Amino acid sequence: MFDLFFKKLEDRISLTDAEKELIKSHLIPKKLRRRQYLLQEGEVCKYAAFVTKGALRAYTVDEKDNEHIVQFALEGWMISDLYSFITGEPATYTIDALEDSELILMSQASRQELMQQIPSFLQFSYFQIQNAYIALQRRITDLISLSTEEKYTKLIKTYPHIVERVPQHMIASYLGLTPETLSRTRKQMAKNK
Amino acid sequence: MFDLFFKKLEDRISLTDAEKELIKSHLIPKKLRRRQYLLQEGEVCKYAAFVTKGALRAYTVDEKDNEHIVQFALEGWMISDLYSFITGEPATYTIDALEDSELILMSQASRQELMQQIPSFLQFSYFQIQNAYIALQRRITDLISLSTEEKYTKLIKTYPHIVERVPQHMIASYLGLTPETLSRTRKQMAKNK
DNA sequence: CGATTTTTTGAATCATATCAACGTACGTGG
DNA sequence: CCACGTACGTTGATATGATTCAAAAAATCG
Repeated sequence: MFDLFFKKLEDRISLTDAEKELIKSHLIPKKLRRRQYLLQEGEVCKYAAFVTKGALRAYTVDEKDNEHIVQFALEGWMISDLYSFITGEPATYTIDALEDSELILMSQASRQELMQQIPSFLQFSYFQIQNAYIALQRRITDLISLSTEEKYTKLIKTYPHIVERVPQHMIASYLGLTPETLSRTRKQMAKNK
Repeated sequence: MFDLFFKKLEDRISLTDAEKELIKSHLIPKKLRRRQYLLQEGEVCKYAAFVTKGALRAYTVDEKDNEHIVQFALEGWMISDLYSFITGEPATYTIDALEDSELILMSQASRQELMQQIPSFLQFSYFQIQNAYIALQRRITDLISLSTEEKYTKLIKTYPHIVERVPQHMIASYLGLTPETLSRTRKQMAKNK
């Protein structure tokens, strides 16, 4: 149940049995069916989610009802509306499941307590978000500097598993393109190969 | 000299005099002239910089010699090639000064020691990068969902001080546009007002 | 003041979005 | 398990918006 979660933790830091028990007492398992919401825009994000199985996405919807995907999360990833989670303000993102999924939830209160009680948990959280930050900075670099084809090629290389499991029009959304443009770009790429 | 730095720190956490002294012993002041490099692509990023005065930018250069600005840093901001800084791999970004600037540098070794010795310093670092992460996520959302005009409008609202101090063609670069496009968009906006 | 950088403008070209239609695959309930 | 309805990907025609290249005007620096 919590195996993947503790594997990730203990990859980076070491924990005593007592610490592991304390952490466990704050974890909330949750299953989500395909298309089910974890969070809707306007709600407060009460939980950060760790994905143990399945796939989720976070996205905004604009005035023309177009969805813009900010993040995917597969097994081993975290997902939340972090701003809403830490401030208690209404969420700007909607999060839902792309497949039947299993999550581990943690509330803000729990997270704060664990960070206070267990120094290495804070350490871990710091490493986590530091890596996430680097990944976002790379994505920004790609968004402002690459051509459509390069963006797609790089995505395949960096996250092959995402491209395999997620519908193509959602990939387009994640890259800031229309589905038609991505379809045509792929056709072009196939021809030139 | 270190006033702004400690103000930022003590906004969030409280420090004993001994802790402050320890931190001070790891800080390296540095002045940078306009157009001077702090880091060049390919070098290892030895220091994270805190800006006490002036303005810097981090950017990549593509095959066509176009610069793509990933980040600006004004007073009170941090700037570095974080990936290179923590891994010791060659930097992918170049960092230089847009104005004569004053910085406080900290090495990776210093940062690690301070995070180990001073729990609240780790706390602080965590808050910092968490906020930086949220800002990047917002920027990605804007890049994939807004029109050119909306991107510019939002930038003015969010970072008015940046728009005032940075040449317009660099703003364009930051938004993923050509200078010509931003110039024309601004003209259009002025007309419609 | 002269030199350089920056912004603006114009015209031509290229890339992407949009709207509509079609074929296919898929999952969902009977 | 089949059939229906929805979701998904592709394609075409057209419109819109952005880039490119060149040049000149404006602003800034030393």
